[in-house]
Amino acid sequence: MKSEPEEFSIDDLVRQKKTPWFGVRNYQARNFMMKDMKIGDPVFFYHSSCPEPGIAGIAQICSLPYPDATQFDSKSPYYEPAAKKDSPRWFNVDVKLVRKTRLVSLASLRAHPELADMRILARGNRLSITPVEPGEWDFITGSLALP
DNA sequence: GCCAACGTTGGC
DNA sequence: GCCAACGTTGGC
Repeated sequence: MKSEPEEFSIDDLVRQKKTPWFGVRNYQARNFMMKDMKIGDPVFFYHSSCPEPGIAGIAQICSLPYPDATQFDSKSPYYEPAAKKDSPRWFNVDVKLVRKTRLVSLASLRAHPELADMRILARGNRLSITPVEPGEWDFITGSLALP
């Protein structure tokens, strides 16, 4: 799951322990949260659009999907005028900290042929949430010796 | 700041 | 339903 650290970083999650993953405004990413994520699933917390993009920590899904509150907030950058309380458009899950890790940079992810098929590394990928295959997870947490 | 890639919008 | 125009993402 990607986040811009200037908006919400792994250190913010260390302080808060838990956060709603608000602000997802892409249907594919939303559907990953609504259909594929299960409570207890582990996720990589990825820093994007920053000087050192890469995996910065590990978190865990800790709620079912529920309506994203920011879509109803006219002062929020994530405000969605078309969304109504009785027919929300955007949903989020809650995520809790497992641990902060050393930074596994985007460059180092790309350097490993074992990770060549990772969805997040695909050309032109802009999805803020992408699936990680079990083998990719094991390789990153094991061979890259996180943390 | 640039630009490739992709998603969304809206006229027809 | 098509598709051009536009907006956004995100690495560099």
